[in-house]
Amino acid sequence: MSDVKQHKLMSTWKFIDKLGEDYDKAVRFLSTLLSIGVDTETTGSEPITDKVLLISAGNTDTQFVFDVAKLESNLEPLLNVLANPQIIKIVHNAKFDYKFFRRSFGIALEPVFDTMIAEMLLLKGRKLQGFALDDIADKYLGVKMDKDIRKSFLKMVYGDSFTEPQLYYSAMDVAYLHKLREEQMRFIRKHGLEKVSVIEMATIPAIGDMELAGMFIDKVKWLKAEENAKAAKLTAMEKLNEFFSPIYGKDMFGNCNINYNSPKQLLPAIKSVVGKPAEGLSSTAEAALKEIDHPAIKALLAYREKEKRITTYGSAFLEYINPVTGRIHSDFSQLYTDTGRFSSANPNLQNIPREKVYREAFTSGDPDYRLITVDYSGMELRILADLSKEPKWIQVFIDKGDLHAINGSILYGVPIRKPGTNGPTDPGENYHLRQPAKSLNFGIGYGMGPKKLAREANLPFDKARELVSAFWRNFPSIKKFFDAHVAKCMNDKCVRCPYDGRLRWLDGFDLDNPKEQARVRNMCMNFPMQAGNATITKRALTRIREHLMGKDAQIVGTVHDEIIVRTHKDIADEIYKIVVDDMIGAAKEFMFNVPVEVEGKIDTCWSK
DNA sequence: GCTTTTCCCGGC
DNA sequence: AAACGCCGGGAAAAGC
Repeated sequence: MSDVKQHKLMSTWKFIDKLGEDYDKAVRFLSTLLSIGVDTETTGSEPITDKVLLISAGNTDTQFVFDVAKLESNLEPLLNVLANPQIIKIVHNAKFDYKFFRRSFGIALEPVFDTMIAEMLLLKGRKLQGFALDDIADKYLGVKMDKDIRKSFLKMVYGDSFTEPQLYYSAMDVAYLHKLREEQMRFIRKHGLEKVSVIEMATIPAIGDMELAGMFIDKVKWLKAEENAKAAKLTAMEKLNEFFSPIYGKDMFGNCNINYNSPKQLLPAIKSVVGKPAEGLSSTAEAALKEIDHPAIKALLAYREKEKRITTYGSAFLEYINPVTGRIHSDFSQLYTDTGRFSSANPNLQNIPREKVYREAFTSGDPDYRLITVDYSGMELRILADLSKEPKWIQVFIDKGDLHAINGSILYGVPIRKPGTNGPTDPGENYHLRQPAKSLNFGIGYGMGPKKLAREANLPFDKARELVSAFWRNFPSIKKFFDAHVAKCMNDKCVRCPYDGRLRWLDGFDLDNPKEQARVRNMCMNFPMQAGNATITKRALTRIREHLMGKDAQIVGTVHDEIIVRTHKDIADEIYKIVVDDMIGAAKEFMFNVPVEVEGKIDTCWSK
């Protein structure tokens, strides 16, 4: 037993590498704790291929470091304690350890309190990095931790023996977790983040399971899409050459001397090819180019689309397939964004093209299995109706009406009806007015002004201005809600979602700058809808995971307001009902004024 | 030569 | 491109 003076605390730690009295005592001690600090040292960061070398567990006073290879088949007593749902596991970056415990030992490390997630929650809007354990140990406890030692494990293989410093620092990795949690909880309470904190912590195991499950991708279908994109790109390029080669010449391979991927080269080139209509062009972005009606521009936009398909969604994407599972395991971050939405990376599964061929390439991977895709319909607008209690909107949702058409008829003062509503010969009425109303409904929630609406809906500026003012006039509850909400945000220097208190700090903005002030105002208006939707989806994921336990079904993906579950075909109907009920149930935890609806499908592939 | 930033575009 | 919110990624350009 090594005694170490640590910041006025007497802390003892012990290395356990064999069966016997010490091991028994350690397990017995841990089993008496209400919360256990837990950490693992692993051979790398991949839970599917890397191995756990050490498990550290303990509290402020006492820590144990278990040698996994030495204990091997005798880990069960320890794992039983760690899997005990009555004991909270305090972990820094718990998703990482959760996945290793799940994959290597078959246990679910839950419930967890994650000191990294807690810190991110507290600092949303203030910073995006600096959440490592040594950062916060220094910040809250003034403890300097030596993190270089962690790298030394990466060179190791399973079964190697450890140095004294390696073991000591592994023990220290769990010694501060209880104190950190206490300190963070003081601030969580101070800022009213108790509720959202519980939601975030409970979501962690669901995300861990989801990442481990992964998504199967049909390589043949995917590559077929790439081949088509390559052919279309060539066609677009030939068309581009017709316009640009006469001016810029060709290289020895017959390609134009212009790099069509280079905005810097393109901007002046477009001006000389297109002439007058492109005179004031200041960017080659799609939004700017769309204003110009010219065959060269059409060819360029087609080229760009195909280039994107090939570079981002082409064969390189398949390199993410894990050789062991044959599936793609994206990294989902539940708290990187300022609004609480998930981000997804390596690869990003949240921006796969909507085009059918791309979604259809994601399959269940087995003829006996299905993918269930369910999404909330019109969720952000429902949240706005719920929060503002706007009676006209609420009535539309209760009646299952068409919000865009009905709002359109209110704003324009004329009826709007879809052709064919009253029988096959019904020509409809003013149906073209639905689109601008839809743009306005969506845009208003993040501060769209008349200028943008005019562009978006192809309206004269005066008409757009009229529409915007008609919106505020006709839906006064929404105006009242936003006005009060924005005023409070500006006063508090933070924005919150009323559902769970989720917070985004707004300090650090120059509010004397009108542009920046407008941006902050828009962020305030948009936040409750985005954050509310994110929270509801997280609750849905947590509920679904619980109800799928022990069944042949797993969550495999989520895209903001959408959840994808893989399951055996024989129980697909049953699982579908669980997913739908949990999604609606999750929304009902927060929304009391507006009914919620979901749309879903059971298919062999990811579908919309 | 390597890394960071900018521009652009895919999603909700 | 923007007086429209939130992301991640690829290629080019810029910076070191």
